[in-house]
Amino acid sequence: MAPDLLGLVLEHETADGLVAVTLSEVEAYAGSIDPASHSFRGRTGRNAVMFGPPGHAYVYFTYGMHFCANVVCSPPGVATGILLRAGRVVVGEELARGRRRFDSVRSPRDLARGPARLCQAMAINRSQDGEDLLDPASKLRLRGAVGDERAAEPAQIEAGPRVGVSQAADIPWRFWLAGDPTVSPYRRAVPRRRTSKTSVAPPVPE
DNA sequence: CCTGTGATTTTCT
DNA sequence: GAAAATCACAGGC
Repeated sequence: MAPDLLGLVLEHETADGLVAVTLSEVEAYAGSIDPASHSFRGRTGRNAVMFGPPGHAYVYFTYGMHFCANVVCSPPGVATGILLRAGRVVVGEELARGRRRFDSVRSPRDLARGPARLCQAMAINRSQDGEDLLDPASKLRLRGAVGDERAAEPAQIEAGPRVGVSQAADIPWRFWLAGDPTVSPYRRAVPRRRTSKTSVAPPVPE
């Protein structure tokens, strides 16, 4: 399932050219049984694609500035998604570098190291939401369909807790290629403090 | 290496 | 209104 995506190639063809990455890190989200999944509380306008057929892209916007991409991985009516967390750029490195907002990208390995970085490097946004990744005619597509010859040997795959989720944080549904430098560093979710402006806590008289 | 924190806006309660 | 499947940066080890 989720680990089968590791080693596959994701391509995005735009007017600027082609960027392709080899997937090195993914995370599974299990719909109605997973409190961390966007589809846990049912269908909404945002997550509608997850309830559709498998092999399509579910792209969402978060934290006020980032996009993240998933592959729908269940039959219509069941909403599971696999978050594409990281990859290694194998085609279009210069193009990918130019798309990154910050010029602090020091090495090629950082170009798509992290789900929002991956989308930035590949110019993925809400307009790719719902695109059929298994159709070779799509601009955004996966090369080597799931179920084809194994892309990565099972021995190369490691698993661990998911990154940045506040619910069900300890379920090991994150998978990556062992030793691959493009795998993102693990960070546990930290409880967000309110943005300093509207401080809710009045001074306690003492 | 690790930890904490500000940025910024869509989405849902 | 508040949270959010994140990132970049600063600072300590």
